[in-house]
Amino acid sequence: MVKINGQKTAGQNDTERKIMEAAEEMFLRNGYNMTTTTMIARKAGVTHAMLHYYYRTKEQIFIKVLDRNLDELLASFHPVMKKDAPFWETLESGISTHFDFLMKHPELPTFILDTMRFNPELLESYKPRIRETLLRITGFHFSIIKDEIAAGKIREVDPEQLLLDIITLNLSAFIMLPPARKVFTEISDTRNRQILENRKKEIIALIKSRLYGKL
Amino acid sequence: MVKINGQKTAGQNDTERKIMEAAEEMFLRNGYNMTTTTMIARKAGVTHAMLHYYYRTKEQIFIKVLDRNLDELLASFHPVMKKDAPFWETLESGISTHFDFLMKHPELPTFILDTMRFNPELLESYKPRIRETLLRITGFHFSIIKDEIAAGKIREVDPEQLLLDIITLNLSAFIMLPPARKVFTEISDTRNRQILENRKKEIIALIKSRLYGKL
DNA sequence: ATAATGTTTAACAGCTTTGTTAATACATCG
DNA sequence: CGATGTATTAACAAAGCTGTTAAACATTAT
Repeated sequence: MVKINGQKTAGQNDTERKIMEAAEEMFLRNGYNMTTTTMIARKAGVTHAMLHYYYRTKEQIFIKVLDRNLDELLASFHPVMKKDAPFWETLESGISTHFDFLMKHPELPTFILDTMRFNPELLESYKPRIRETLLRITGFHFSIIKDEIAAGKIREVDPEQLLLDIITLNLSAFIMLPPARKVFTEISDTRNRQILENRKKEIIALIKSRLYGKL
Repeated sequence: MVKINGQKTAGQNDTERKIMEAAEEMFLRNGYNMTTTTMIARKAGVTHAMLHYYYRTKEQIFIKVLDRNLDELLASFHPVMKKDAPFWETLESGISTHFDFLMKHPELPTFILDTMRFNPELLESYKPRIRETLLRITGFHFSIIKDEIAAGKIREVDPEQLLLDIITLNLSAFIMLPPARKVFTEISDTRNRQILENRKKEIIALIKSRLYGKL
């Protein structure tokens, strides 16, 4: 299938690439079960036999899509905080970076949530890697937060709850708001961007007062 | 089938009721598309022809399930705040009540989200009622919050953002955490309750410091 | 040119889905 | 009892799904 200089471009040929792109788009938007191989093929402009020719089964092409997104998936948990620079500045920029990342991959949270919910077996082989990443990150942040509490610099919060606050608030903007808007208010692209920016500011303000607000 | 005195039981007979119960359980857990009429019938212990006999189509039985849950659905937006009693006390109890309500109907948020996402047309007829409720509630809360800000009692927050904070935080605990636990950590029922209680406390603390914390 | 290899199509197989229907069992009531 | 309307079953039909296959077509190498 891979032709080097005759006709086809290096790597994948056109059909294979179009199928993968269509599959990625559909799976990300609708999840594994709600996407049919026929739909993917139609969107790619080929017969569905081609999908099976290149990727064998629906599950295998899904796994390939998962692979393509796994690094980003893990990155999505990642950069809530960085180094041992000033605590709040790095935390704030961490939340912001995380939110910005989600703005660039707005469908990723729902995609992962769907897969966890309906097809956890497809994540089985990734579990160790995900778990390991997660533990490393939480461990890292927990210790920094505890240090900061011990030094009396921030309020006494449960580090686990704080991370949950940040992550769920950020993800909510991408998991819950789009369907809600689908029912309640249709909205333009720029307006959407604006709303998300406001949301980001609010989330940061929320976390800041949780840590530094004196009651 | 089951007659009590040679008469049918008042209202629904046993089969009809069992089908409805099975349908409600399945639709709430898996949504419209991921539930098949055959699965419902099997769970109810009848042939799937009975489902069509009593409810005609899958869509019609789904609508009936939606009806049965609509009041609760609307209630789920409802009691974030009550009257003109002391502001924070009522807000706190409102958040708490809302959270407790969700604990009693933990599948409702995901159910509605699913329906908004994949079958918004099935919500079409409920839109006016939902919109009206929503507007009434937001209008009510906005004015109270604005009054409180004007009186200098709480920090200057965007009321819309504040309600989004509360609602998304509460819903997150039921939409995002269960699938996450499915993948990362299986957990007992009492432990789950404990986690949710902690989460509730954290959410309340978060909102409180947002409103009253001095930076 | 021709053989070998790779790509694409159309048709089909087997399964599952929603929904219908004809036949049958059943209860109730006159 | 027998007539009548209801409840139930099994079988079926049409459509869509995933996946396979044989044959046609294209490309490359010999």
